[in-house]
Amino acid sequence: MPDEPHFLKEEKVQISRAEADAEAHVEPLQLGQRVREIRLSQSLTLEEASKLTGLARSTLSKIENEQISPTFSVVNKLVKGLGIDIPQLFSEPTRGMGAVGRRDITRKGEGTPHPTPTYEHELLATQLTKKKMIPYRTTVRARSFEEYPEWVRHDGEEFMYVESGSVLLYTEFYEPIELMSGDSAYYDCAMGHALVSTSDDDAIVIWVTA
Amino acid sequence: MPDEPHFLKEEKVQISRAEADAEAHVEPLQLGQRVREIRLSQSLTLEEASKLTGLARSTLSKIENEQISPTFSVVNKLVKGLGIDIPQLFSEPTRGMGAVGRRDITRKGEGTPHPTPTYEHELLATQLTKKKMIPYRTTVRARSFEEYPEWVRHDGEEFMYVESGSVLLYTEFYEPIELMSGDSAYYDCAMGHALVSTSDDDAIVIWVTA
DNA sequence: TAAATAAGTTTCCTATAGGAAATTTTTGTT
DNA sequence: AACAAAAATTTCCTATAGGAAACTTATTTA
Repeated sequence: MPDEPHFLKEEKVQISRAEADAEAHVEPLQLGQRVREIRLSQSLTLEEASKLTGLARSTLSKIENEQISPTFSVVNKLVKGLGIDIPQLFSEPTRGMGAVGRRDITRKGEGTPHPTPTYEHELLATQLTKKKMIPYRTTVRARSFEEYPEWVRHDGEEFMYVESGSVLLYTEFYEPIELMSGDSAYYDCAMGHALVSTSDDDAIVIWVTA
Repeated sequence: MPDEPHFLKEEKVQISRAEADAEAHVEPLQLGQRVREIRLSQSLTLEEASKLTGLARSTLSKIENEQISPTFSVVNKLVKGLGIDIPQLFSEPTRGMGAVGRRDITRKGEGTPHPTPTYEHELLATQLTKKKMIPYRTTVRARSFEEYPEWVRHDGEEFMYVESGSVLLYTEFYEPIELMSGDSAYYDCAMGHALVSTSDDDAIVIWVTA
């Protein structure tokens, strides 16, 4: 099954790269500023923060005033003592990736076709890049598990709703299960998975990967 | 519309808390181990990494062998030089939240009912907590936008597929649009959104929130 | 307003980080 | 197996981090 992971993996890779870029724009040089903001947002004096973190007041003062670059073990004491996590020590990344106000409409039959030997995918909402979910409507052509050269596995989770027909869902660590129209399944994609039509007409399913 | 954000927000809060917990369980004491893994995964010698990061070979060796706790400015040089981002410096969190091998089947009509004045939600895959997506099958009872006291807004994105009937999709920053059976929409939930049935029979949609 | 207290900063000293060079270990070649 | 080269580690020295105490500034109290 080199077909399915291929098209899904490509889009997932794009998403991952975009996120990495956003992270890379984070400004680490303002660590001290952030520490002070966080401390004040919790209405803590240096003495109180000192008690919480196990770090000397003078150390905290020097960090906040950018007089020293703390060692990593000190940063961890800060994090644990202030009850935050490490990303919070950085300025909020610009929300470039978390666009607000996007919408994409896909009319019936007008998604992007993506045929493979076993499925006939119709990708939906393809105008939006960097989505949290990848939805598609699939006609299941496969009639036997033997049509799959190997298990498909990839990161993420999948929700699948049987719109019409019936299918046999194979997942790596469970017995195969037959799903009828209106049934649905949610599973972890790290385990191998495959779908086979069992109805006279090829089954049609709505699939969403995240 | 206090109904819809209510049930969605609760579950989203759970997810967010779970993720924060996973982050807190990250093991910072293995920084050196991670640095070595990353370096080797890029097939770099200490010398090459030294050139990329601007840090001495001996410094890198001492970090990797957990002999020193590097200052934060050194960590930043590491990150920039190796082209990674800071979270990657930590061991992958225990995959407790991203369990591998989960599957949940929901039979037709056997999801968890959640009726509201405007929708009749049937939550799917409810046996799985801490999911990336929240799927549900909804009968749209509302017949007019006026039935909604106010816009529904919440974090995340939604994919919606019209299974039967037709609906009018209202989103805050676009003209309302009518969707027929087989049409689908993907939109950002931070903008207000609402759905109204326009067909004789109440429309049925498959909704997924992430 | 003066005095006391709280909060933050700086100084001094010790411990340790970081770099260059030396040494050791590992790998590759003959 | 011997040797050379590459790679990693350790040593030595300087710079700087981190803590305790002293000092300064800001706030509160009478």
